[in-house]
Amino acid sequence: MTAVACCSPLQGAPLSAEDAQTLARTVKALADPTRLRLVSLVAAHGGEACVCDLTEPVGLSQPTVSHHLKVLVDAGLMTRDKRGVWAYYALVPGALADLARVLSTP
Amino acid sequence: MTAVACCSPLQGAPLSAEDAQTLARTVKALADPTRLRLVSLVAAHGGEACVCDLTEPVGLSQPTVSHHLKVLVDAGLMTRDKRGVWAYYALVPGALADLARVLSTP
DNA sequence: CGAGGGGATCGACGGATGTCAATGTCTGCG
DNA sequence: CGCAGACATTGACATCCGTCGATCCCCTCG
Repeated sequence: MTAVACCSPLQGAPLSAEDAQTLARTVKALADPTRLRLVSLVAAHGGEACVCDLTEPVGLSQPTVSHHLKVLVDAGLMTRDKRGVWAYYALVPGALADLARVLSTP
Repeated sequence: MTAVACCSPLQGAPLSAEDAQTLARTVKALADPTRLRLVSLVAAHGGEACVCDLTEPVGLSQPTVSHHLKVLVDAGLMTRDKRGVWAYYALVPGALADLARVLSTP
């Protein structure tokens, strides 16, 4: 639901239990090979793709793909835009970069 | 066991099923609030800590902490160095940065 | 050598998770 | 209106995962 926890250095001060849980929820959304492929496919598809574009490349059923996309949307990593019959999924612009910055603060 | 898959852009070309599985194994190691706290605690402890330093802050049993640390070591994110009676865990220098770079290639 | 302590491993259990088939919902078209 | 297609939701099932108590290993010190 919420975007990436954009204020936790991870290195530096120890994470509180709450911050750890929040950050883990985002990381968990990416901790699945299918969801990583979906992110990669959407990015390579011009930043936007509908479910019908993704079902065949990942080789899973349509409900399963739909479920994974929902997980990514709930984690704040993707957006869903329903236009007509199709639902277009797109990456949230800074989300992955924010997460990356939280993981490795130099 | 192996370090972070340091050659997958994630954005750009679509991930293969094998690359996705490899990357997911690393991300999965961080997809737990306890393990995120352990990484954070070790980093804040001067980059090195023994199990006895970590058990009390996370509030879990010693076997559980030991299990989580093993997961992090197996993922290539930490190293284990047994000196005398104590086992010192430390972050692998570039591991988190490598992972962050894979997640958000500009 | 025997005792003590730090840590790893084992076995078990409950909850979370990925997957699919079946079904429901909504949109556009004839 | 009625049908077909694109997605979402539900229910069920198998599996994985985090956690703990009990136990085992190994090092150090009397």
